Amino acid sequence: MTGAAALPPYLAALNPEQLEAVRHEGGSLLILAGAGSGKTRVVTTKIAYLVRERGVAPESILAVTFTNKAAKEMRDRAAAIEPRCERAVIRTFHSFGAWFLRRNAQAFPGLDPRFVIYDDDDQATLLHAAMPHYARSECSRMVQAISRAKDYGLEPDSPDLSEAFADPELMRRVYATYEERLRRTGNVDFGDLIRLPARLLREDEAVALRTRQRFRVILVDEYQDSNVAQFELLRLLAGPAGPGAGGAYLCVVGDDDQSIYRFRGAEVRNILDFPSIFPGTSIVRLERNYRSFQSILDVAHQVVSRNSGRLGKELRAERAGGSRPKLALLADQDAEVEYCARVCARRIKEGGRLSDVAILYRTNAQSLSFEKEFPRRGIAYRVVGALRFYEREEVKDALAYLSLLSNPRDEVAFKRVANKPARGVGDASLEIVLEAAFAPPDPGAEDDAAPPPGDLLAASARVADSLKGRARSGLASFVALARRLVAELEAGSGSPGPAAGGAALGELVQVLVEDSGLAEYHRSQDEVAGTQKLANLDELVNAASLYAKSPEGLAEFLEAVELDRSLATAASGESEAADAVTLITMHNTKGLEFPVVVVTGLEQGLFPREDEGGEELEEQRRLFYVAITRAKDELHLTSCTFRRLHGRLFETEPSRFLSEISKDSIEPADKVAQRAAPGSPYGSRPGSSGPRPYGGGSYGGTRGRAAAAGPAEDRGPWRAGLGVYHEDYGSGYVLSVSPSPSSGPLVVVRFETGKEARFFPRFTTKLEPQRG
DNA sequence: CGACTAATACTTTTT
DNA sequence: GTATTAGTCG
Repeated sequence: MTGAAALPPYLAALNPEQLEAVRHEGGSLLILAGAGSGKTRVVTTKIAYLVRERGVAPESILAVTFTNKAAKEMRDRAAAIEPRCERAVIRTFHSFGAWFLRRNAQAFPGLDPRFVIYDDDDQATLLHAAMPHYARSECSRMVQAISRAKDYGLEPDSPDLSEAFADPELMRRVYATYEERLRRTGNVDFGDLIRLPARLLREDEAVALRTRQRFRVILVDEYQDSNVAQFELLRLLAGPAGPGAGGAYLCVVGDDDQSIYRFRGAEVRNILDFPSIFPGTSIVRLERNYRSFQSILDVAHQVVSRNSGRLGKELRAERAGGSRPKLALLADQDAEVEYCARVCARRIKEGGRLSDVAILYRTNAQSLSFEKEFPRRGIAYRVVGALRFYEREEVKDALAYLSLLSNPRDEVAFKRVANKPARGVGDASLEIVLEAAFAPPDPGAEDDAAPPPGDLLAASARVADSLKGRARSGLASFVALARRLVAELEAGSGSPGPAAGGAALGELVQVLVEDSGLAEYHRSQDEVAGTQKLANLDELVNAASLYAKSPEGLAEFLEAVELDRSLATAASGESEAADAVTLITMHNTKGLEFPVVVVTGLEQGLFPREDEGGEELEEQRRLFYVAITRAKDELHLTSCTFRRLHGRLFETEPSRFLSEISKDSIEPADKVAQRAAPGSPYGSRPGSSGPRPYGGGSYGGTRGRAAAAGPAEDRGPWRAGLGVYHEDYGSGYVLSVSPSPSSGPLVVVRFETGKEARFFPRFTTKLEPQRG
């Protein structure tokens, strides 16, 4: 019908599959978008196309993503094509849930429309308060299980709970207790942001109808990362499925090969089963890759095609050329650091920049060896996402003060700051306040004067006089401070905010930090420990300065902070422009790309962590796939024979993922074939690389399999009479060596000091054979 | 009540 | 090795 020549430029720029996806209408659409296939472009173009060409009202479009960054990018790019797209609702799943919940808060008894969102830490604190006989760490674990249950849309009374948890009765009890306690605070957790809106849509026909009338088009990005609860919410939002049934037009975009959040409840089945759950679904595959050389995609494909239950898809590179990825088999972490440094140096020599290079690892702890060594070599680096700003102690303290101002029922916040910095109010006093706040109303008392139940500030004021000594004065001063801040906040009610010349919330935060004593407390802590806590508090003041000094401004700020943890990274001094190598976990690289990528730590027990097959292994393979497909020009893989972990040294086997790559699609890195593990297809062990304490076996941690007594022990350097040096005890010599079945040799040492001690060299790095 | 020491754990983490 | 937390002592 319409000739290509008639297409407006923003559509003409698309390839045929992309165009098909953009113009599709009718039943549901599943876009299977491979890495680097222009997925974001398709989604944003589709939004613009609907508004501009199909007469769809932007307000009736709902687009959900998983990260704020993705939401922002989607909005900006759609609006760049068609400005009216600015009015579409483009949010993360959770931010949509919060938005929906605040407008319908009255439907949930006890829910405060100004609720704050509890994170894992707050959740654990809350549960610990409710069930103090469980250790705090136990509470963390249980709360995690509760969050998983919520991800799967399970309620405390769901029969399915029995299938999902080892001890369903315990789970049921804990979950119910937690829920009750959480409802009492008026706050929610992340799971509630999905679960509660879904419940309302299911149970309230009028709300469901109204919502479905509003959103006629629903788009979901990174659909492979959705969990069961999110799927349920989506289905309720869309309404009756199928053409002509009156439901919304549903378009989901994702890549089953990039599903890497199973451990948080993401359910690959959502994308795998989408076509059968929504009959009449069209599928469009985007398999043209605009990012990487084919040589890189070949490796990616070899790896991921071993997984079962894929929808099937093979990327083809649009960029011709490129050399084969390099495999570096290295002795240990030091060699790995050295190798990465050389990769950087070569990139620079070839006219590139440090920021072209990304070093990827599975666990955050692995960044340490790079962080230690790079400064010495003059290599600038930035670590992505390691210490999260808003989870730092001092920041959480200040935020807890703010939460309490916003919602005086916030038990977790209250407990956190009522005595911080120390003002003599101990746990006993806090319990008295809690008791008073939630005690059933005393029938004898004057009912009218009684404050609403659960107001912890009011309760504090009531009981302060009955306490004595420091507890009394401390609690009183805490209440006075909180009251003063609340008053100051309310004085700014309806204030236009800093953008319009009104007062900024930052002022209030500054006063809070100073007057609460947090500033003074951390000033001295900084001096002792050399930390940056005060600077972090300044940063928080800074971030708050964008919001109005009013109750509404505070609520907005808190929600922004809770739902967008990346907020502070942008605000803090770290400039994106700085030319530095990126150190990053593989998970954090999703959606990113780099000219040069080094995937490190390809060792059994580290990556993959476990090799027992099944979903877990497949997920790690997908993670490897994600890591590989970040590379545009150059890909390097490294694997170490020895790795230090938890302060111990382990001998490792090369990752099975390496054996899943055909030999001719990868080449050994220049003169670094130092790794040689027995039985490895990558060469045989060269001459001994010098004596050092080590033991055989895998990273097993404490309850790992008993490490097999490998040849490593037999060739160990330990023998009677050997001179040794110990980091703490100094020089000595070996008195005797005795074999042990599971822990490697036991060495008895006599030191110059006369001290005699026993060591399992496998478990210590402090003991070394004497040098020289 | 709070500061110290000892025990314990320790993937990944968009929200 | 490092961080956090539980428990003990003053």
